[in-house]
Amino acid sequence: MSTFAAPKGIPEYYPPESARFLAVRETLGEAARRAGYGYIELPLFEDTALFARGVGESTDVVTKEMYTFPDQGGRSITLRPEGTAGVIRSVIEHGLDRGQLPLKLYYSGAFFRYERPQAGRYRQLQQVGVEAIGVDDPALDAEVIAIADEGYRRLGLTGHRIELTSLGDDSCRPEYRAKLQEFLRGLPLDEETRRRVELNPLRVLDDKRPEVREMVADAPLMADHLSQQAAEHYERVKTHLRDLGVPFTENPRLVRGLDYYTKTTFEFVHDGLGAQSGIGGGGRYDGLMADLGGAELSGVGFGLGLDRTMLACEVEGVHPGDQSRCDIYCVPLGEQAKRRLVSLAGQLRHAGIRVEVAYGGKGLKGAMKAADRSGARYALVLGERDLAEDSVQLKDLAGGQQESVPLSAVVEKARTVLSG
RNA sequence: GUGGGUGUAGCUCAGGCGGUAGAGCACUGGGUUGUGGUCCCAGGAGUCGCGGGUUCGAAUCCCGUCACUCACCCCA
Repeated sequence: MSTFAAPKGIPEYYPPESARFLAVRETLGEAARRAGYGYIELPLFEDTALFARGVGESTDVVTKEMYTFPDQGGRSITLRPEGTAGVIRSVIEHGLDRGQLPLKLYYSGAFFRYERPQAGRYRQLQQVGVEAIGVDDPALDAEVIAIADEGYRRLGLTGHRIELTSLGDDSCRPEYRAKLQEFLRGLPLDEETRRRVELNPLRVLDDKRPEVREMVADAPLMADHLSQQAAEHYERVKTHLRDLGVPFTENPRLVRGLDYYTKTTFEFVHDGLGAQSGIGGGGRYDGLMADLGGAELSGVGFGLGLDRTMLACEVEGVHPGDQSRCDIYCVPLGEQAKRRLVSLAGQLRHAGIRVEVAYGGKGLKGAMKAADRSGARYALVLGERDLAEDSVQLKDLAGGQQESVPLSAVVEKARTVLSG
């Protein structure tokens, strides 16, 4: 056992898996860029109050899952548990919403939640997220959802599905909430759940326990209590999704754990990951900008969990980003040859070719074995005999045939042979 | 915070009715003094998570502890 271990609940990606991680991040980011979203790089920690107000005082995230500590100056700092609050803070602080709207941004990076780790749930998690701010158009909700779907498809995933609902808005949610609470208070629930009835009654609908599910089976649903305006918004989101060819299922019991969501909310679900089946989620948050001291601007966005997406790729057997790491593997025999090959490797790399060299005085057999494992298509073998005639052996590792190439012509030859 | 499971070689795991440690993969070398992938041979590598107890003797039995892991809860 080693002396040090990584902090609890933090996934680490090393080769070859890390190449997949990069591909997942890049593919999802590319889907956002393709729709006009620009990258925003933000702090990993913020003023604690930003999350308390932005995410919601009553949420589990704020009440028990934040990494909060005082810095040397006595300020209360919190490692970001989610992305939207920070984006909105930056937008307000720098007046990014003064230009043309919607403002479209995407981010990528680590988030932190102090939770008990389990499969797919980590204390440090990686997300790619987008935010579209300033335009309350159902077509924009649909675009955001379609971006995620496009990203997953590009990765090669087919087993994900989209769950959709509307949480209503200020004009109908308070009334519905009261009605739901009234219903729930009449049920014989345990103490913990009763507390939740008062804090966030919506979440009780999402309880996984069979006995609770049964009790709330005929609870009133938000979907049946939407205001005219919210219902119309929701209908149009669905229409646009159909037009986009993005399949979805409606789940009127879908609940998000963060307080800021209004109207459209959605979750990307993948079965087969264990208990943590949500690989991404998001929705509209029309009141958040104003709550954080900005203009009265609407917003819609999502966060996609990269770690869980990695798990989804694993169970589906798709391996984005997998490729050989090397085109040509150089095998020197002796010091003279090594000197020549090291320099040649530099020239080849300069020409954009991926090249490795057998270092450490490996024997020929060992070096050839390393060439094989590197995935290179060709090996360059250089020994005394070749040096004497200013040439090098170029071996096709798949077919096994080998030819002698003048050293001065190797770069050009390599280019030709690799492009073929 | 509450439960269950598991800790033996770098990785995946056998062994477990007590007698000082094994396999496969990986790695290194050799069979082939200038040629890899298959095959054969050899080698390095482990305080059996840690501490205590029982015993002539503990990886094995008992107690404690730590870690990892899955699930509840919650969420990406």
